[in-house]
Amino acid sequence: MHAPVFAALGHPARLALVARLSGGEPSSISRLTAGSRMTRQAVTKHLRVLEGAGIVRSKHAGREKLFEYDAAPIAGLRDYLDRVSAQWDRTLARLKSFVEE
Amino acid sequence: MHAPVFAALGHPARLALVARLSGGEPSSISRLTAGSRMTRQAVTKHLRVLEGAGIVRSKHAGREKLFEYDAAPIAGLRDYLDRVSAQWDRTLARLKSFVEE
DNA sequence: CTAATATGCAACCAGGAGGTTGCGGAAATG
DNA sequence: CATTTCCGCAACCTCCTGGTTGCATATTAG
Repeated sequence: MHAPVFAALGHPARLALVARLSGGEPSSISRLTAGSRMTRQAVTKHLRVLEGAGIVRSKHAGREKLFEYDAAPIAGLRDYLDRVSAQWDRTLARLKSFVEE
Repeated sequence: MHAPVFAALGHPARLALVARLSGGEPSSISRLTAGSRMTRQAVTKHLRVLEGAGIVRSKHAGREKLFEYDAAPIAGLRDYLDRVSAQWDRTLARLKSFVEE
């Protein structure tokens, strides 16, 4: 269920894009390309991957395409990782009590 | 920094392996293969990816190779996602106060 | 209108991901 | 010792990823 979102975050360039968009206003493609060592097309492809995972939405504004952050998928990831950690804590407790028997 | 860990979780088969290993005892490759619709070699490859990301450790026990969960990388991911969410919350608050001015 | 800017689309490419099969070796079983 | 079980290595295949380049289109600026 969550694998596509994880995969979308599994690239440093996309992680950097998420960091920028989650900490600022919606931004256009060329603005996101400036300061990156990639081509505009490469940035576009990464943004499409992020949009496919729902992490980012896009809207048109004149000749620009603005991308903005959507917090929901990453919130879902946090919940999932919390559940994994909680399950692991229970596993540890169970193994410990088993050793102590 | 965290991108390789995200990438390692970006495949349903590996997510399922993590779920199994975080909720039970260390398990061997053939045990993890049973109940999966994959070949043993495919499972081995996925386990290697997880081990490369540090999510899983392996130790030999006779002719078996046991894999066990390591909680540290996923805990690091949780912290990272918490920071992203907190940054987003601050961004929202800042935009809201800007609109209200 | 012309020029500059922002984007999209398509082709192309190298390399890696995911998966299978076949074979060989080490360890437990009988 | 013979057999089964568990595993590693290597070759091979297909498809996707990440990236570039070139060209076409829409929008804004002068």
